[in-house]
Amino acid sequence: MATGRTHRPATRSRGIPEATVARLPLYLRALTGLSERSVPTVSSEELAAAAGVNSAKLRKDFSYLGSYGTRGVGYDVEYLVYQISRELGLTQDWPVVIVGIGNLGAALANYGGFASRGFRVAALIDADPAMAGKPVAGMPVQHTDELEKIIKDNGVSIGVIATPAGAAQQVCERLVAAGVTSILNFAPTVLSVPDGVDVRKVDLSIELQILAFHEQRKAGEESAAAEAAPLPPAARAAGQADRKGPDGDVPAVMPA
Amino acid sequence: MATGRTHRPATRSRGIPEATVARLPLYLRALTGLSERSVPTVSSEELAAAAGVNSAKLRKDFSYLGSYGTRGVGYDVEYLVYQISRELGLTQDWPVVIVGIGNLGAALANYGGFASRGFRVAALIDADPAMAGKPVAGMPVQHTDELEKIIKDNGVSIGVIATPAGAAQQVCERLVAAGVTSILNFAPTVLSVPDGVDVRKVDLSIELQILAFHEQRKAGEESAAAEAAPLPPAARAAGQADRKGPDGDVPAVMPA
DNA sequence: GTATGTGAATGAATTCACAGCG
DNA sequence: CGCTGTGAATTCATTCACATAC
Repeated sequence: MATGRTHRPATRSRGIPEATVARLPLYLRALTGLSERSVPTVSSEELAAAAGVNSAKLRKDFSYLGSYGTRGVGYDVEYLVYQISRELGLTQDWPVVIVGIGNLGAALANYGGFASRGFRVAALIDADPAMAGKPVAGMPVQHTDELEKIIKDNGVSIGVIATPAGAAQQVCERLVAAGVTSILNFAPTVLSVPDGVDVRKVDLSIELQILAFHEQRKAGEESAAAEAAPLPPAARAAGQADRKGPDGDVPAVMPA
Repeated sequence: MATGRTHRPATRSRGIPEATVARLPLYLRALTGLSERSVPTVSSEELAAAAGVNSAKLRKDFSYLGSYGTRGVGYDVEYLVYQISRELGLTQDWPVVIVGIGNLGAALANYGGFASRGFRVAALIDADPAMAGKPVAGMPVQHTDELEKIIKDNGVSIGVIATPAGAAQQVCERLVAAGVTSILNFAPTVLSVPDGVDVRKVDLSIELQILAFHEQRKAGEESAAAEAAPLPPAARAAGQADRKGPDGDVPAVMPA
């Protein structure tokens, strides 16, 4: 996804596919659950079900990490938890800063899952001077002026941006200049960053739009003939009509 | 991702690839920006830059929607905005309920981007009786008991789950039973749903873990001599199953 | 007998590169 | 010409199916 390109293929990289990396946290969570219930071993089948993927995929994923299972038996839960944690870099501590302490930023600061696994909120930063000093999630908000100092003093390499869209790029640049190399962006903007910096984005409205797309298709599905046509003027029903020229039916909304 | 099984492989479906659908909202946002600045047309190159993708991909994406551009010129901004909106189903109104009005749920309720584009928060629902009636984002929180009635009265087909993990599956089942067919899940759990229901998940801690993975790799990249990884604290039992390594040689970050 | 690990087969997404249209 | 639209080539991901090891 938004993973920065340009990682040398030259060096014998571990070569774990990105899609696999994205699933490791899922496996880890499922395993943690089993671990808490003191389950000693799992089969790929069981673990896959718990993680919501299919077992072939899971086995293939694990095969990139090494041979951590036992044929005829399954995987040792504790051992796998450790191996995946290590692979993900969760055996070390990652100080994180959250920039933009509005509704969302505050919610993130309060989010428990944050601290749980290797991540520690090192600071909350906001541009509003009125916020400075106010405690959020038991931690005083600091002013943006301190950003560079905070990053350096705490050795922060991961930053979370929860500012309004307009401020995001600028905040991003300051974070990067101060040494942050991974950014989780909640602002609805495309961030541009130099090579070597990873950006991942979380965007509510994008997710909703994707759902709406599928939802719409469901609605038009059964009633292919039935006129369940949406409201818009250009009600070319979501059927099988293959579009070609826009010339035919021009929506009212359009400037011809 | 968590998109439910394919519907109708038989019929000549519109066949827009999932990856393309996931990018349409991005294009739409970029286009909206241009539209506000009254830019009349864009080339694939410019638009791609604004959306953070490459131009070949963008053109291919658009080709699934139809031929909406003009060779030698580019795309008409307003026209494209309309076409993509329609494709995504945003020309209609989608009532949405948010279940679980804690920190996150409240933040989501207050999130502006929600209402902006076709989505309307129809109700906020929480299981805590103490919350009932309290206004959040200018709207009274309703009790879970009302869930079914709310869904039906408002014709809600999209639900947002922002409850604690433990409650998510149960809430999900009630939503689905009441008629919801698309779910956006913020709870850190795998939801199981019947066929025909789409689930998308947004998970902060997964995103952070993916960043940590890359971050770790960056750190170990130049200096192969990091620190010696300790043996698993609880790696009893499976002692013999020592990893044989993906490629048989020594992994970069590992103790030699 | 049972469940892993993995080549081989299939399928999806991206990128290339250029024909064709305005 | 310039820029779209798209087959063809390529890369990436998933699934199959079975030899392999316990």
